[in-house]
Amino acid sequence: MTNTILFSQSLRAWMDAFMHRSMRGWSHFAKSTGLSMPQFSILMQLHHKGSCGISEVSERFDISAAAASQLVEKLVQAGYLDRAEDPSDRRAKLLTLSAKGEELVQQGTEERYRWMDDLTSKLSVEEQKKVVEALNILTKAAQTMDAKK
Amino acid sequence: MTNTILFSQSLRAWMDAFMHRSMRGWSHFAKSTGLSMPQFSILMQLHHKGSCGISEVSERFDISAAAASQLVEKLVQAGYLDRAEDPSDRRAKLLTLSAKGEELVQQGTEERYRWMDDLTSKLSVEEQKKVVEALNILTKAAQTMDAKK
DNA sequence: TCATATAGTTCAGTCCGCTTAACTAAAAAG
DNA sequence: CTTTTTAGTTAAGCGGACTGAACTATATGA
Repeated sequence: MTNTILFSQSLRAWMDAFMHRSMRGWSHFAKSTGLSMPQFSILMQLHHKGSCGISEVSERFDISAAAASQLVEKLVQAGYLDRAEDPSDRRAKLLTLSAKGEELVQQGTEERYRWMDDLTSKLSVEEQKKVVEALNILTKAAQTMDAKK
Repeated sequence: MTNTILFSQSLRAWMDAFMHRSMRGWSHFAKSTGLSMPQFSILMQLHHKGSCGISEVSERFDISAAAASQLVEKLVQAGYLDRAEDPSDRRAKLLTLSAKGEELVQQGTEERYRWMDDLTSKLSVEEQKKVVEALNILTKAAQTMDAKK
């Protein structure tokens, strides 16, 4: 078996284990806040990719502009999002996470990743070192791929 | 900064990058099959955890037994699930993925993890070795945690 | 300047997931 | 053997996400 195939297998095995835990924590948290998954997803997107307009939300989630507008409206009403006029194009809106929105995303991240702290405690210092090195390699490679796209 | 904190940060940075990609691929694939996310999630659960009854689905997803029954009904109608009587308890049903269901899950997994193959190609052989070792450490630790729970 | 394209909103209507409540059937408990 | 608990189904109804269509307002281009 070649190294590359071995690599792929290890990566997938880990992803499977991770996905399971993370997904459950994620939807559970969204539910506990009273937000729907689509609503929560929009907050996450905004957190990761920064401000954008309605049309970009519509593209990112592959929904109509009408749907995006309606979802955003609810998030604005709930105080998680600020919707301002884009100074460079008065038709467009600039959506940004409010402080309340940022806090929510932060909280959700904590919730979702809490089990990783438990996992950390199961590893020896030496194991942790190896893992850190490897994850940094992966993260960097992922970023390179994103940039090139 | 202690090693443990460093570890946690690396893990989270990687998870963030990973979650983004994986989630999008996942919901995109579910949509393309005509299945809703809840429906697709049930197939995934069944694939990972094996056969179970309605009540277990209801517990796993934190929904009422009625909701579980209705979702399962649709999946049975669509041919993704087999619903048989449990021989050891004639009240209960045994839900199992059909061949069609297995194939779908397989396909979805491929779809979701395709980008990882691209990622693989960005790494040197030496880097891949390091990553494999680290991921195996993590996967094993995660399994240990699952077992103890 | 007039025509067309783009950003977003609003509305009516559909579909889906979910819940509660009422029900059937089988198992467990007394 | 009767009572109670458990597994699942069905039906009515609510609420949210989504779409297409009609509309306003701004930008772009001939």
